[in-house]
Amino acid sequence: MGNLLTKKLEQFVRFSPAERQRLDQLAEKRRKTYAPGELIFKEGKKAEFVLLVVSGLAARCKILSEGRRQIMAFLIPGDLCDVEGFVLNAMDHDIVAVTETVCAQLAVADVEELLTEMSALTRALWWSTMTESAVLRERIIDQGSRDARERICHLLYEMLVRYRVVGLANSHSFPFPITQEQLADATGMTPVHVNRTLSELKTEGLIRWKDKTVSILDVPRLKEIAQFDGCYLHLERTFQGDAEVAERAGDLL
Amino acid sequence: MGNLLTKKLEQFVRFSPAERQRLDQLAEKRRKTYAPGELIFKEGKKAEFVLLVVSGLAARCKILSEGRRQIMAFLIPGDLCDVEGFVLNAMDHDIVAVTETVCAQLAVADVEELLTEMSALTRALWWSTMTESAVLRERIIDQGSRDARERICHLLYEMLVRYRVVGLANSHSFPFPITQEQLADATGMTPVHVNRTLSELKTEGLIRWKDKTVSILDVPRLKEIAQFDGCYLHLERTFQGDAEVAERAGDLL
DNA sequence: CGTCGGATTGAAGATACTCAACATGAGTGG
DNA sequence: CCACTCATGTTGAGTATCTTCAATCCGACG
Repeated sequence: MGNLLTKKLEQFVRFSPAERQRLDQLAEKRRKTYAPGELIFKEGKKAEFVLLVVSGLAARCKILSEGRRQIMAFLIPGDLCDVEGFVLNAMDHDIVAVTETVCAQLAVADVEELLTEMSALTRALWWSTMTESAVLRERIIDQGSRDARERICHLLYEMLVRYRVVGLANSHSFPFPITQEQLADATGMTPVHVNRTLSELKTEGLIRWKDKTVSILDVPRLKEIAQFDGCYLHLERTFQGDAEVAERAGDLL
Repeated sequence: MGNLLTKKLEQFVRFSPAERQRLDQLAEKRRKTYAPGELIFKEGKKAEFVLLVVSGLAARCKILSEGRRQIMAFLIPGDLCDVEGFVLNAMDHDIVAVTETVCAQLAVADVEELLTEMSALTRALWWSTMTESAVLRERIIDQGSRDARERICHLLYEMLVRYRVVGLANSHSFPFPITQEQLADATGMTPVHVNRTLSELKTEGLIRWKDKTVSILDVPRLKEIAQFDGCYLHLERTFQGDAEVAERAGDLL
């Protein structure tokens, strides 16, 4: 029988015998055992290889201020740990072993081969979906570990950055044509409580929300309240080139 | 200048002039305008083509029971709507226009070309990351729209299914060697409240948690409490073949 | 036998929810 | 042009879920 990854992937794709064999062999490589609590991957690090969980249990998690911690996903045997750390430039969260966990290290060359097989376009699309996942994880942190204030501030700050990236926001304001009810649906709160929290932020002079447009009156403070750390958006360019984009959003990160 | 998608993707990948042109042209195709509130994609549907948001604002969301609704992400110009609906067999959530939204329909042939360029392996990996995203979205729903009971039940049920898929669980129990504190970190609750909720579930005879192993004593009822709908795990096979896997987890979905 | 991580329980308090009334403002039809 | 309606936003009061803090218990392990 093949490994558990093959088993899982075959849920969806039918492999040719050759492909199947290739995939099975992928994980026949070096293995490493991690002790409970040990870091498998650290935030900020670029993954040098791809790891497959063979046995045990691991978790994607992020350490927040004041010792709070958010586990965003559990990784069980058959799961890949760090595709995003390999495709992107750095992990935006930690991966820790919950119990003793054995991982197989997929051969770098094999995975490289996979990546070079793709066109730049495919790779870019992959980057896009991975970044989207990172945004989803941030939303989990919002709703799991941040209170109403922080949650709304974080979402607003993120939207500011995202609008800046595509050139649709100036330094401190962007179009956000949603109702408070929709904001409530997005933040997992009731419309009433969104309203109260918003008017708090308004009377504090932090934001203005008029004509479907959000203006951040004190960008640094908003960032601070949101405890915003932009690396999960993966906007740092790896290559030199026009600094146009960095100009557009760089100072916000 | 190119379109906003190109602009966004160039954050990360440097395109050759040819690739850049190809990508720019991708979105020069038919456009469609959606009215506020209109469904752009419906849960359960397979996407026939890929849509790019050109202007306006859209949202990924899921309608839950009792009129509750969870918005999991906002889509702004430059974002792709439905890569997962294209790569996977069906969307696991809706995409609705928040305001009037214009989308460009990427030419099917072009995108098909992209997909056929990939090896089955690459495609399988893509499936894997997309499914992972879907799990993340479900966690957002957990923490945004479900109370402590439902949240824990949903996570447990999901773990049961996932363990079944890789053949590490029998019909109603699976290894889950985590502490209540870790469960708290994963569900966004305090350890104390996790404990109380768990003991409730235990005394009701719904679950048993002993020796790092969870046993579901009343699987259908757990599923009901969790309001579990397994399509987000994308386990339905599209092709005929050994029904081995369906056997392993199919009855749970 | 003592220690330590984890589980359990109690009591008090806070954040966020529910229900419900009321305000505002844009759009519609008389 | 005004009255009406409907969606959205605002405010108040009572309540509940969940948190915080703290004590206690339990089982594994040296």
